[in-house]
Amino acid sequence: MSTNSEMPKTYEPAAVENKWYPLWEQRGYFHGKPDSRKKPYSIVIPPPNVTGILHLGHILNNTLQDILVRWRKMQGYEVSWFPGTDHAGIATESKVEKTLREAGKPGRDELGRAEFIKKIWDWRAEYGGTIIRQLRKLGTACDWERERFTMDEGLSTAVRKVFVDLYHKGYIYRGQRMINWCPVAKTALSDEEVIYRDTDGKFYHYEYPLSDGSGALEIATTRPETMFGDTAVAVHPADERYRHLVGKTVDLPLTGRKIPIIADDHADPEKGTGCVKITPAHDPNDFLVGRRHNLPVISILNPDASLNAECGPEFAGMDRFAARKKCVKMLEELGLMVKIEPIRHAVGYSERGDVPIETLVSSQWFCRMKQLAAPALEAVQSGKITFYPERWSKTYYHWMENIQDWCISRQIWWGHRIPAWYNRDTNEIYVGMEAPAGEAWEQEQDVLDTWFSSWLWPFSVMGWPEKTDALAYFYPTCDLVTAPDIIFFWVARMIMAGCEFMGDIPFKNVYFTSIIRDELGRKLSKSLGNSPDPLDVIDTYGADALRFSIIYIAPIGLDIRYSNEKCELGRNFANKLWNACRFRRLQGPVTAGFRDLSGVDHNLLTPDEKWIISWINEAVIMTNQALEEFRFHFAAHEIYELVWSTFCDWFIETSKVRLRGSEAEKQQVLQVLDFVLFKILRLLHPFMPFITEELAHQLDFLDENQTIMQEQFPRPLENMEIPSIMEKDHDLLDLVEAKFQLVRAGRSLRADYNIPDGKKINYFIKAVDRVNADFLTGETESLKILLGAAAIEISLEDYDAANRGAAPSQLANAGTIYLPLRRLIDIEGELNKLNGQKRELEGWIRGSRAKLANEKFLSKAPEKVVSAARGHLEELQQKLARVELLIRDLQ
RNA sequence: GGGCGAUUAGCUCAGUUGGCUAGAGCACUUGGUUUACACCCAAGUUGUCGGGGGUUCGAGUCCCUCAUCGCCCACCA
Repeated sequence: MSTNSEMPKTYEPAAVENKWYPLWEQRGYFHGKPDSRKKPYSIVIPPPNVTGILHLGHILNNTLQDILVRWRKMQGYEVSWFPGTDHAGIATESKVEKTLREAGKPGRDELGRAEFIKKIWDWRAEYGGTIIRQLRKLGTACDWERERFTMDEGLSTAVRKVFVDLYHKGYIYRGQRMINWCPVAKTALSDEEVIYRDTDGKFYHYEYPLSDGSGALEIATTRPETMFGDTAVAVHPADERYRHLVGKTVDLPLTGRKIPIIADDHADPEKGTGCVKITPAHDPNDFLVGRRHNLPVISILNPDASLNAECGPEFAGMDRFAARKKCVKMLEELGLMVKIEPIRHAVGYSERGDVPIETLVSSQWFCRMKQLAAPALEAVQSGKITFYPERWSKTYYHWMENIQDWCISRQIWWGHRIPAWYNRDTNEIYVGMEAPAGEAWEQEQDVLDTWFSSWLWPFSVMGWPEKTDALAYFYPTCDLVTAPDIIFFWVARMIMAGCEFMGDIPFKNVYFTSIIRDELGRKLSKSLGNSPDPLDVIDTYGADALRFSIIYIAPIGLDIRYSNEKCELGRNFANKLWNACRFRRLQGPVTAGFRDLSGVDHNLLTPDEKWIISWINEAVIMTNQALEEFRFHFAAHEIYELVWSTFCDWFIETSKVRLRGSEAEKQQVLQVLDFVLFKILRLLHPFMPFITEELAHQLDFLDENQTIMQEQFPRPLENMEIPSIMEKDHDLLDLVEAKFQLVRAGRSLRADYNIPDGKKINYFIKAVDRVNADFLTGETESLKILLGAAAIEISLEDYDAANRGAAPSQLANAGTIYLPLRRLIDIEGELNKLNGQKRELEGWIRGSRAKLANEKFLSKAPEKVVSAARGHLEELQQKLARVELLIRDLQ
């Protein structure tokens, strides 16, 4: 793929990204198939809503999965990442309804069930692929041949089978229960779909007159309009104030009904007046009270939460909030209102409808969860499944230990229709995979909760209930990457379903991602306009830049504060890498040693070369380890530092000496550059797939028919591979580090004296000992290029200030570096600097001595720490002596 | 009411079993047309590690407590 044309100075992502993705896909690199010689690695994507468009949450989530997938693939696993979309019942139905309405076309009610569902399928055919296409822009290595949709035939079969099995096991039942009702979608919701928001409301205190005229009971409520459903007033059995009234009745205002005063523990004598109105049809507690006392259940609401005929002609059909105002007004007019207090309380909202939900009694289908939860709870407790970060397991335990029956029926049309049939003649219920024979049977109108198909995803995507090869090979999956807000909706339920239907957990690790917020810490939302379109970001900065930036800035287990500008980090990094490779290409063609350094006699490696190879090796170890532990952020920092600082700032700069040296020197350093660069590109590939593929080809590491995706991910060097490196020659590597430190000191001197970088200058270095002196002498050329020096004198002798004139200096571990100047130096400034250093050193020495004089420290601290402290003190004392010498020279 | 998390440089955040003088990016200052890169290079500036107490030879790190902010769960009328 390499061209003869020169690489541009600036990396241009768009062309590169558009070139590679189709090639990868066409060549089948993303496809995994059962292969007994390899270990399987599988992930299922959290299926995005088919109506969805890509947002930053998807970017983070799918980048993380892509990193894992590409990393494992390069490690030699047989990998499949199962992609797909979710039919998202309520969301999709309302989206299509809205689209039709806006187009002025007939909507749901006009079309009728069959036609409306057909419209949704049409819509899905046209727009449902949007998010999937967008994911490709990000570079995700999804196994597209295995893409599924939760309403596909196979997945629908799985849903029906699960429903039927659970029904016959007695887990699924139909019954009248208090449920959550969304007045917008006009359907039941599960408890998890209700969002509680603190809302400002009013607390109304008013009176119900006793029927015998002997007074009144004061009750309090935030929802006066529910009084039409009141069927009792409760007081506590032990409440002396009201004991004599139990059994009597009150006149329920606005209705003409008389309702009994009952004694029930539910009434709390401490709260308010101790009297509580009982509305069994619209309050979960009251429902229970009603059951205990056999109270009538009067439902007062229509499906859209307007009041119904039970409330009398004046209120029938009225909106619940208008009715509330009217009730209050009428109670006031009757003189029954005692007081109205402002109150801030939690109100349940419907996630989709964005309106307060109603609780009401309704016939719905439920799934008993207690038994299903037991093995799923155990799976996490025992460590068969691990959560990252671990603390989410607490949330999981708490929910699982208190799990409630799951309301699974929905009064919408888009979804898996419940496989139950009612016999018009006999009222029998039949539950089965197919409709029973005969005319009398009519199928249940309701569909299932969307999550009733999602919870089967890890095995339904693999073909279950068929016994497929994919299922045998890829189940259970390895890792799951998802946001913590669906831990109950999805994660917990998948674990339950896996244990129940597969007899095995669905995945081994769950990584919970951060939640992305804007710079101000606000949630991203369309209405706030603070939700950047990832495709715009990709256009501006490139997919690799977006991927890398978001991983780089993502704190572990915390929310991410994102802004587009932060993508500059990734863009700049990509450009840095690009230019490092560009530099390499300008030096000549690829060498033979790029995979294994085979063209080099390892014994001839220079200290710098050993140093960079050792750092690469360190980064390889750290990256692999970090990815094992899902510490993506750490891995990204590690590689960034390696590339930018270690490789570019130091190694490339120092390599220039040898690139301009003899042919043998040049060839050797080119081999090392190739070896290091090819490792860097592979190390970085899972994070930045496009640019690494492009560069591997630009540098001719790979030919046209090869891909970096199929290259081996770097492994730590083994002893035999490069013996001279693995001697663990720490002394040598320390000398190299000390050389670089000395360079920094020298540059600092130059800056202090405002000498332009281009001006060649001379340095004098007094080495601390012979080892350093000899080493530095061997490195003179390297020092010259790094310091921009014309000449460097390295000596074991003191600088001859008397004859050569005072010179500013800096201490480093390897020695003291002097910058002799032909002009006068700022003696006073130098003395100030040195005296400051002297005081500082003296302070540390005092502290260090005190520590070493502490017997407890000597006896209790580990030997390693004590000897380190001794060494440190020695070092400080040496430095102090050197500083004192410098001061004397200046005086 | 219960649980979880956060509080470290102007900003965003690292800091894994306690152990050399607490780090990075951005921002800022100064200098730079060194044939890879100005999306760059070099040199700098910036900290009572939220407050208080405790354990320890040693605490940003462990324990207690308080404060502030955020999230989740909970039937309170």
